[in-house]
Amino acid sequence: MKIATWNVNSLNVRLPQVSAWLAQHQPDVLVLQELKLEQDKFPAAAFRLSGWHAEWSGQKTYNGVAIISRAPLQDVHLGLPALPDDPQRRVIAATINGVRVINVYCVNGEALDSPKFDYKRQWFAALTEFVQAQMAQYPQLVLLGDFNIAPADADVYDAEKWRGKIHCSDEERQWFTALLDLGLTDALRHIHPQGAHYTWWDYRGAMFQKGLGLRIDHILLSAAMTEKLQDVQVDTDTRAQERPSDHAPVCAVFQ
Amino acid sequence: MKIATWNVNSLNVRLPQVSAWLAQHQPDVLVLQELKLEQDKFPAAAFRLSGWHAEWSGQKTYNGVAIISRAPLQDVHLGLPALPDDPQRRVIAATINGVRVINVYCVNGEALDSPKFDYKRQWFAALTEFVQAQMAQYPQLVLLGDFNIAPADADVYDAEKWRGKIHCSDEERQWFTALLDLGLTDALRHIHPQGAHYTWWDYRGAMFQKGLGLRIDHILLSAAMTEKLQDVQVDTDTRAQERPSDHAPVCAVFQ
DNA sequence: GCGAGGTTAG
DNA sequence: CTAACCTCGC
Repeated sequence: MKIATWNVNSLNVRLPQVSAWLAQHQPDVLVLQELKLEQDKFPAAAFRLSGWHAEWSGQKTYNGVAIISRAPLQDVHLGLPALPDDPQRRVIAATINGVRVINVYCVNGEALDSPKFDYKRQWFAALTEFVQAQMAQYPQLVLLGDFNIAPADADVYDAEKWRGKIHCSDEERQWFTALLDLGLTDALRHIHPQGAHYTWWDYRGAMFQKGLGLRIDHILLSAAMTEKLQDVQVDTDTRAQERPSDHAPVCAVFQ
Repeated sequence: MKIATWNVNSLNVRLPQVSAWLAQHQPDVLVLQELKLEQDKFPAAAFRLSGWHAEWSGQKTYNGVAIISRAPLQDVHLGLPALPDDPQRRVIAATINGVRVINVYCVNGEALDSPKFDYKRQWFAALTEFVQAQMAQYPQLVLLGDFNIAPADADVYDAEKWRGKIHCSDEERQWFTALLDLGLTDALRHIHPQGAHYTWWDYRGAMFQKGLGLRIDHILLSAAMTEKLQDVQVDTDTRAQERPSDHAPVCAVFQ
């Protein structure tokens, strides 16, 4: 079994690359963030014609998440129960072949002194509450997506420069730890305890070409899934293509 | 001798097509309108490297005119003497192998009741004055470019619909006639007294595919040049290409 | 930088 | 419809 996450930064722009990626890598599940398109603008036919099932939660301009799957999706759930009135489309969950897949596009937060950071705090509390409940219900669980948190200094190209900054603050790292404390395992660090495995590189300043990124896209696994984990890789080839997303896909392989 | 005019609607976007057109058609002179780039953003090196001389008058976003020539350009002149403070870059003249070439991007005018139409009136008066003076000085003279006037009903795909409208009003046609009255000849009509020879097709509504255009780009000749005129053609192939300008090149051939 | 949206201009 | 600006978000 193969499951991947990719912040595509506009599915309108990236659909050709997503289609090519699916054809080449043949995952069982691919989850997408930042669709940036309305619910009824999702290219459902393009996926269906290639034999993929899809569920999505669309929003104009911002956010938007989708799960693409070779097998049908069951018990689809949108949003966070603790934030019932949140208009931002950031969470979609579904069960695929008995595995609970929770796809998240976590709040960016802009800066620690921004009102958006308060929203990020509330949002992560609501996410943790939701994931805790889901874990009680689904032993086989994968929580993955763009977390907008670099969990450790090893996940940052210049830890000194980023210390205390958005994505890297102690408070955000505590939110990430709180998720792990539910009984989740950071799949990439489980396979690769050391080394830089960045998943996002700022478009500005040719950061990708310079190798300067952050690891903010993650795949977190329940114990039952961690037992079966065989490999995790960041697909930097895709980030190197023409007109790329600023994020690379991250792909986990299971027995 | 071959001389052509082309409103490129952004030289930034159209440079590959302009380079290809020069290589394929090998004119002696090509004049361009609507460069839409600043003076120091003109791709001078691209032309120089292919053996072309160029002079230009650039402006950010709007207007902008250039003369590209196989032979050197002499006595370059910018603007209209009667409008010394006009910031709009619409006129460039130069002498090439003894022929005075005056390239104009005439005012559009928007609508007869627009303040821009008053500017168009003043501008054509200033142009006529300038051309009259130039004709006294240069027997071999070519005045060409985007005139934003369809001189006759035969130059309009639906004369009834356009009657009295911008490009087609009696007053604008009188301005065009006033230029001819200086002793100039409409080269295309000299060679093709009848028939539709449109040079512009609105991007909207697939007007090119429907064959619905206007003839608003012209090549006007002094008597000495008219004597030598052999052919005039509108290059509709270029308008049919991918990502075209809304105007087609017009090309005159001389003995 | 690269998306998105909107406005102005043709 | 195309292309130029601007603002916004990341």
